[in-house]
Amino acid sequence: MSGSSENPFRKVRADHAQETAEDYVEAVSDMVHRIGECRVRDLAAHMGVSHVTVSRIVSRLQEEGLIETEPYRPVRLTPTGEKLAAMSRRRHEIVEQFLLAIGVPAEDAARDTEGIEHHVGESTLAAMENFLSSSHRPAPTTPEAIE
Amino acid sequence: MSGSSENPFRKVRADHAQETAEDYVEAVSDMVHRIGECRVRDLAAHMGVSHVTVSRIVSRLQEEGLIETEPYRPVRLTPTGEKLAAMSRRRHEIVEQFLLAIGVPAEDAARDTEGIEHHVGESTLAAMENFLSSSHRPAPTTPEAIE
DNA sequence: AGTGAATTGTAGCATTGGCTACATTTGTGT
DNA sequence: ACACAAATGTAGCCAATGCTACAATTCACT
Ligand SMILES: [Mn+2]
Ligand SMILES: [Mn+2]
Ligand SMILES: [Mn+2]
Ligand SMILES: [Mn+2]
Repeated sequence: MSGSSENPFRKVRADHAQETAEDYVEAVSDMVHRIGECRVRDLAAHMGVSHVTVSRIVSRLQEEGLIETEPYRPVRLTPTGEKLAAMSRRRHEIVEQFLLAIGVPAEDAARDTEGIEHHVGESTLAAMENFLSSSHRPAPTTPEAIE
Repeated sequence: MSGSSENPFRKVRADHAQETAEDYVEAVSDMVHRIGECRVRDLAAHMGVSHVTVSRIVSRLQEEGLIETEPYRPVRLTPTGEKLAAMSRRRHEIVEQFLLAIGVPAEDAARDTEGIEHHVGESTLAAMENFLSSSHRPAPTTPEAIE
């Protein structure tokens, strides 16, 4: 009842079908918050694809109710898109911090996170969060040092 | 010079382009070792797709030199395919053991590993291996206990 | 206002990997 | 041997996502 399917490969394919949406809304959200707006060309540069690919994907995401835009205008997120972006960003950050915490170099952690994040389920995310909060303080802090 | 590209998303797409090959040769290798041969129907059941999809993918992997087969006959691996299978299985096992080690329930670990494995680079794999060998002994062992 | 560069959209093509329906081959069992 | 069931292949469809080439629009600057 929790996974989308009994077969692991079906789940992976379902994750991949969601992947583009997650990366795009996360990128739109970040750009809007950082530079005020998000243009097709910004997304193309960010994703490393042509503007044509972005344009078509934006259309699809608009049909799916995640994005709003008019021709030749910037791209914005719908409330639904914002929610997906918030979820994606949170998961992305947890995964990346986790990889850093186990000693993966920053550049490699950033790279691997971009793919790994979409396959991290609830249980795995919880395990990563738990690991992070456990190994949060290096050594000097003890429970008694709070007060 | 280590990653396939500067842009993380390009790397993810490159990983996805390799993903089918890795999962299929790993499956072929396992089946050959377990039940003596690997048929198209076995792969179809394992991957959760129709035999048609398997048949086309097997053709492509044969053109790529990973698989050998004749019409209506079982599927075998070429030496190149065996090497890729060995690499994939090793990485798969490390990732899965790692998820189990950080407390992910077995079923979820198996599921998430199927997707995550393809995005785990050298550094991340090394960090996971290191974590596994470090946290190998539950608690009683301390550095001084070696001698 | 007009012009030219930048941006975005459209047309058309390729690849991958899903599918159903149907054809062919294999092989089992009588 | 033959007939039928299982396995595999083929034809033809679809969706997603990559691309180049070209058309349309916007925008900044004179
Ligand atoms: Mn992300
Ligand atoms: Mn991503
Ligand atoms: Mn896999
Ligand atoms: Mn993936």
